[in-house]
Amino acid sequence: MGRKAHFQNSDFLDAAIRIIAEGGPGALTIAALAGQIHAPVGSVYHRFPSRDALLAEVWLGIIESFQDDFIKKLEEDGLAATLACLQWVRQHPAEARILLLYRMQDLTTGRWPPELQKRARRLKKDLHDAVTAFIKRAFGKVTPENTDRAIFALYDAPLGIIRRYLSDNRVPPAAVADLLRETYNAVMPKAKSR
Amino acid sequence: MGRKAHFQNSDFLDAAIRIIAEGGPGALTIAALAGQIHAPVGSVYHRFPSRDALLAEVWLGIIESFQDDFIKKLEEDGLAATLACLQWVRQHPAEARILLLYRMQDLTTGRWPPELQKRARRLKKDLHDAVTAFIKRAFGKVTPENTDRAIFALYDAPLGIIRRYLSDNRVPPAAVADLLRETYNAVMPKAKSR
DNA sequence: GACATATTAGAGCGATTGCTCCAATACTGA
DNA sequence: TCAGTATTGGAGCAATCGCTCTAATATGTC
Repeated sequence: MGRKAHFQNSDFLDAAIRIIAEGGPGALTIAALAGQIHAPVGSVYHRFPSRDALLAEVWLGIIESFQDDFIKKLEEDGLAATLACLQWVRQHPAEARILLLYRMQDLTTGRWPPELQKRARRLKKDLHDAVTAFIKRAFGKVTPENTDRAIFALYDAPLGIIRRYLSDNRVPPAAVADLLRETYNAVMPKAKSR
Repeated sequence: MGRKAHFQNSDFLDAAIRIIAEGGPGALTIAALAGQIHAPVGSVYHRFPSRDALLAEVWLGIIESFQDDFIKKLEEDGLAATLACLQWVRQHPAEARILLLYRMQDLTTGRWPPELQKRARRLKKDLHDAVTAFIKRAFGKVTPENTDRAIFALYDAPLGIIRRYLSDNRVPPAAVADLLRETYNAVMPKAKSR
C-alpha cells in the first residue's frame, strides 16, 4: 500500500500554528512551514490542496478547541464560561495568540473548500445557539441590548484584556479573573444566571 | 524651484489608510496605493523612503490622533477617557479599524527611521505618564494590580467591545456607553477618580 | 528664451512566493 | 522477487512585489 508516511497532517498543522503564533500570518510561507519539520514542499501539497486550505484547517481547529470548552461551560454557567476563556488561553498559548491577534480574513484570502465551509457554518451555528439559549436563561428574553450585554461579559471583556498580554507574549496573571468576575456581575442580571 | 507638486504626502497617507482599513495590510501594495490616487509609483518613493516608512507614518498618525483625545480626557476624568474611545472610533472609522484590528508589528516588518522611532518613544512615554498620573489619583498608589485595573477599564474593555463591531464593519451603538460606564464603576474605586 | 530643479511617469529588475511536476524511494501484497 | 503505489524530495515556473532608474514635464529665476 505504498511508502510509510514520514509526516502526519497534524505535524504540518502544529508547525503552522507555531510559525503564525510567533511571526504572524505573513511568516507562514510554504518553504518556512516545510522547513520547520524538515519536510519537502511537495509533502505539504500532498496533504493540503493549498496554503489557504491549510490555514482554514488551522483556524477551524483553533475555533473548535476554544468553542468546545466555552460552550460546555456556558451551558452550566455564564461566569464559568467567561473564566473558561482565561483557562483556555493559559493552556493553548500559541493557538490563543492566533485566535486573538488575527482574524480569519487576514489568514486566508481565497474561498474555502466546501467541506470546510460546512464545518465553519456548523461552528457558527453551535455558538449562536448556545449563546442565545444562555441569554434567554439569563435575561428572560433576547433583545439586541441583552445580546450585546452578554457577549460583552462573556467574550469581549475577557478577550479584550487577554489580548494585551498575548500581544506582549505574556501570560495573563491570576488577578485578571477578579476583574472579569466584577465586570460580569456588574453587567449581567443579579438573578441566578443558570 | 521645480515643478508644482500634483500630490501631497497626506494624499498617500489617506489612501493608505483607506486601503488598509478595507483590505488589511496585505492589500497595501505600492501599486495599489499609487493606483488609488492615480499617481505613479515613483511619486511614492519620492516622498517615502520605503513602504515600511510610509506604514510607520500611517501608524504614528493614527496613534497620535487617538492618544491626543484620550490623554486630554484622561487628565480630567477616567470615565470620560473610556467614553472618548467610543467617540474617537465613531469619528475615525477607517483609522479605528487599523488601530483595533492590526498591530504595528503586522504592518511594518523592518526597522523604522530614527526620527520615527523617536516620535514613537515620545508617544509611548506620554501615554505612560498620563496613565500613571491617573492611577495615582484614582487609587492613591501605583501597583501592578491597580495598573491592570485601570488599563482594563480605560482601554481593554472599550476597545474589546468596539473591536467586534469594527470587524463586521458596523458602528458601535449608543448602548455600548452604558456597558462601559457600568464596567468602569464596577472595577474602579468608588471615590472621585478625578 | 535658457537654465536649474522638483516632480511626475512608468518600464523593468531582482527577490520572493505559491505551486507544479517528475523522479526517487520505501513500503505492501502476491 | 517483483509489481503497484503512497509518499518523499526538490528543481523550477509563473506571478507578484518592493523598489530603482532614466526620461519627460512643468514650474521658478535670470
